[in-house]
Formats: sequence, C-alpha cells, structure tokens
Amino acid sequence: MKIEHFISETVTRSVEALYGKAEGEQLQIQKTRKEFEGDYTLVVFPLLRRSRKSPENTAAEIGEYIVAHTPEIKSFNVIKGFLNLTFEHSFWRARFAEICTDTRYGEAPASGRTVMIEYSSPNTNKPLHLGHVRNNLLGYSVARILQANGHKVIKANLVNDRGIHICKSMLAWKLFGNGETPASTGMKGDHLVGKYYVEFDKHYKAQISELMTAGKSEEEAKKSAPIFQEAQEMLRKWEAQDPDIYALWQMMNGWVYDGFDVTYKALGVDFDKIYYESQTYLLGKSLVEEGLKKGVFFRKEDHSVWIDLEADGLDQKLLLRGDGTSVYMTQDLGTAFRRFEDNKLDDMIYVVGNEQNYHFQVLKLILKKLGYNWSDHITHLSYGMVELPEGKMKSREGTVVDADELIEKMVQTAREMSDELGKLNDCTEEEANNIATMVGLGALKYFILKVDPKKTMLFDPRESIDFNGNTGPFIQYTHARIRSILRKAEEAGIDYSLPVEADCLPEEIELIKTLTDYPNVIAAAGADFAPSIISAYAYELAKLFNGYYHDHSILKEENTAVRQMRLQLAQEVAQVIQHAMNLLGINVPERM
RNA sequence: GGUUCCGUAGCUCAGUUGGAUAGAGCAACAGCCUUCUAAGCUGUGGGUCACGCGUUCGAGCCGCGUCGGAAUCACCA
Repeated sequence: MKIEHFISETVTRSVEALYGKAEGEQLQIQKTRKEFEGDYTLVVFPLLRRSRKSPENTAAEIGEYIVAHTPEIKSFNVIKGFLNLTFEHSFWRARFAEICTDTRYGEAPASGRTVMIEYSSPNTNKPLHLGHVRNNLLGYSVARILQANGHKVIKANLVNDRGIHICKSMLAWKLFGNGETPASTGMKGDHLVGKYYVEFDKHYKAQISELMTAGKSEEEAKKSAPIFQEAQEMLRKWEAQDPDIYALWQMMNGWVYDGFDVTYKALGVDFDKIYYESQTYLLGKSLVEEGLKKGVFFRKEDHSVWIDLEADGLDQKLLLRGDGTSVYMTQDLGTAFRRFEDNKLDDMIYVVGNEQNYHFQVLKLILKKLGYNWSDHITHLSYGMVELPEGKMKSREGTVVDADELIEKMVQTAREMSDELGKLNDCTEEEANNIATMVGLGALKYFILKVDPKKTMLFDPRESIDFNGNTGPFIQYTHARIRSILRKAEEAGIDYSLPVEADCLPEEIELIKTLTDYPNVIAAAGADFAPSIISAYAYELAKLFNGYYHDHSILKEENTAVRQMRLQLAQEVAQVIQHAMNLLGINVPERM
C-alpha cells in the first residue's frame, strides 16, 4: 500500500473515532520538517472546532489514540498545533523492501491518455541557438515525465520550412554563394545556410542606407530595396511551385535538416512525428468558413476575415487575408483540429516561447467559440527568454550563443577538468570521451532544466561550466561513486539481494523516506510539466547520500546484515538517481 | 494604454494543495584526503520574501492596490 494512503487512512480513522465523521474536510498531513523529531505531521488547527480543545490537547489526544491503535507507529510528540508521528523501523524496512522489488519504481500505471507534445519547431534559415536548446530540453524532458506518468506520448516537431526567411538565404546563396555546399566547405549545413541569411541582411542593410541617403524614408527604403523585392519574388515563385526555385529550396533545406539532425542527436532529443509547414500552411481555411457560417467570425469590406475578441478583454484578430491566403492563426487552428481528429488526442502541449502567450490565448479562445471543447486540453508550455550576462541575445548583433558551439565547449571543458583532476587516467580514449560528453551535456541540461520554465533565466557560460554545487555533474558523480562500490561488492562476491533485518541509522531512515517520495515527485512534475521538480529531487537525494557516504562506511562495515542493507540502499539510490536523470534526458556514467 | 508573466541572501535559483525558526549553490571565511572516488564533506557569516492594505488561528504562496522589470498587442511565423 502506498505510504500516504496508509497514513491518511490511519489518521482519518483515528480522528473519526474521536470526533465523529468529517464533512468532506481534508486532513492536512505532511512530512515532518527536518528540525523536528518525527516522520509525518498532522496539522490539527482545522480540527479545533470539532474537538473544542486547545491545539496542544487536541494533538495529544489524537496522538495517544493513534499510537495505542497502530502498531506501525512508535511514538508521537506535540509542538503547538502540530502532531508529529514517528514510525517503527520495521515499517520503513518493509517499505524499503517494497521499493527494491518494484522494477518500475516511480512510474505510474498506464493512464489510457494520449498526449502530443510539440517542441523545437525551428526555422530552416539558421542554426539552433541557446533559446532553442531550452525549448528542446524542456520538450524532451516533459515528454519523458509524461510517459512516466503512464501517458502515451507523441513527440512532434513542426518545421517552419517555408516563407520569406528561407528565401532570403536562398537568394543570398544564389547571388554570392559561388556554388558552396556543406561538402565543399566542410561546414555544417545549417551553419552554411545561416551564413547566407546573415549575408542577405548585410546587403539589405547597405541598400536601405543607400536609399535613405538618396532621400527615402526608412519604411520606403525597407520595402523598395531591390534585394528584398527579389526575395519576395522568390517566395511568390515558390508558392507557384517554380521548378528551379523548388529544387533550390529542397536542396538547401536538406542541408539544414542534416545539420539539425547532428544537433538533435548531440542534445539527445528525438521526435515521433515531423510536420512540415509547407504541407500544413493551407490548413484551417475550412474552419474559417465554418466560423463565418456560425457567425463567430465576420468579413470586412476588403474580404479579410476577423474575429472580435473585445468582449473578452482582447482585440480584433485577423484570420484570413483579403486575398484569401492564410495567416499563422489560420494554420494553427487547422493543425490543432487535424491533430486532435487524427490521433484521438486527450491533450496537446505546445512548447513555445512566452512571446507567443497572446497567440495561444487567442487560439484556445477561438476554438472554444467554434464549439470545440478539446480547446481546454490545449496547454501552452510557455518558457522565458534566456539572457546573457551582457544582455539580450540578438542574432543580428552576433550575441547569440550557438547551440553546436556551446555543446562542444561544454564537452571540451568537462574533458579538460577531468584530465586535470586525473579522473579518467585509467580509461581508454573512447571511454574518456564518452564520459566527458555525458558530463558536459549533463552540466548544460541540468543548468537549464532546474529553472522554472516560465521565468526568464540568465545563462552565465562561466557558471554553467562550474561543475560544483547544485549541478548535473554532482549528481552524476554521486551515481558513479555508488556504482563503484557496487562493482567492488560484486568482485568480493557479496550477495546483498536478500531481505535483511538490520536496524537503520537516522540517515538511512532519511534516505528511505526520500526514496519513498519519488512517485509523488514524478506525479507532481507531470501535473505541472516541470522538470525542475525532478531536478530538485535528484539533487536532494544525491546530497543526502553524499553526506551519508562520507560519515559511514559501506563495504567495510563488519556486521553482515548492516552491510547488506547499506549496499541495497546504495543500489536503490543509484537506480532512482538514474531514473530521475533519465526523465531529464541526462545520461549517467558508470564511472567518472 | 490593454493583456500575460516576473520581483525571495552580494550573484544564480528552489520553496509541492496557505502551516512550525524562509532553503540550496556560487562568492567570502574556518576546518577535513594513510580509510569504499576531495568533481567531495563539515561549519560560520549573509533576508523588511519589492511596498501597502485585506482574508485567515496562520500568508513568500490567496485577493485588491502601488512601484519596478519582461513579453506581447502585425495582412511575420
């Protein structure tokens, strides 16, 4: 039985026996805080009306009753209105034995729900940067967490492969590229295409200032710059499926996809479905027709279609241009509809930056007004910007942190640090590289995932590369140490798989209690889409074990039963750490 | 101006449905390698939880207001 159920049932029964049945009132039970004696605590303040006694007397009365009627509970103490209950060691041992035999500990049974999570969704005109890294890591981790909560998860990526941005790169490549390819330059495809996007911008800016010195206003200059008009012409040709443009588009996008694949692989993220906007951008028009018929939308004189959301505190929003072409919102209405219909989704989660909060607010509202109740099951997992110590990232000013460079730097630093510390001296070159990769990426991933998604976060490259403190490598390190102990136990032929009856130290009880909490942590992280809850837990567990590890010997313990219990405990801690890190998409090395 | 979000130690961040004396890490200082991995452990100092009012036995958390910051309010995606 789950421990929370056991406690709440026990306490509820006792309270009812003393004061009669409660009327839907929830008892407040929580883990006892470290500075007090006890395992679980009942807050008695809400019960005072029924007991008609002081908080202290009420708590004492309940405590006496519980201890007298519950063999598993050893003792109680009362501080103000808090009743602290202490359990017998045998109770914790039994609970620990349950955890050890559960091979899928922490994971919830199948829920029968299907959830789609869309993340990454890159543009194909430039490489991924730090903002995308946050997006990808969040999306992937939340997908893992939802799986652990028993849901069927579909990871989706909607690639924005068409539009004026890619045409800019294409045009600049055509004009100035001299036939360069990833193969001929040795450049990663996305970086090569990105290079021409920058190239376009350079010429564009030059033309604008030229036109402005010739007397045009900035706005005019922006519109009439020849290179810009040429890019627009290219987009028109693309939409008309001009064979030459189409071939160029396919070739350059292909380069970008090859480049993205490398980055995704390095980050350890993947997808079940990849959608391309070139195939979905015409969707949604029928929904607009439907909305017009229902009178939810209206048409203006120029034939453009709008919805008036002023009554909802928002403003008017365009849904279809005057020439009948669709806009972003049209497409998103269409794709949402298709996805719910095609996949029988229960929930849809979009991992998209907070600059689109308004968009998703409107999207949900419109679907609701069209009568689609599944609109309530759309979640925008919004995340804040990643800022640098010097200020904001601006791609045009060259202050972006490139994802590939960052990954390389992290791995390289991990390698340098471990060489310096002599950590990997007896590894082969290949092993050492693998470990450095896990550690470098672990540092990066943990650094990003431990922050609440909705907050703007500061990425300090120097701090992220510091492997001390509340970091991924610290947790990985704890895991590696435990594995090392277990290897040695195995070499010594110690069998610690059998149940043991040793008494536990307070630190050991503490560890078991923390392990007991793991399923709740996964559930909470799943409900809030919050990898940060998992990371906080993993750190707490690792820290707890580290302190214990320093103060008590495991292999050298002479009492066989105690040693077995400690080995079992170590093994279980390692497994839970590994599982938790897995949910964050972080690999844990066997040694480091 | 409207909408949404943020404001917690010098810095970066936690803080579960409202509960006990608000927690970590970094930085600073003082200890700890003859003993299972020192990428570690132990200790010290550091706070008007932006501010005010309210609800409550009880507020960092809930409500209202003020101040400060961010995003957004495109026939871009």
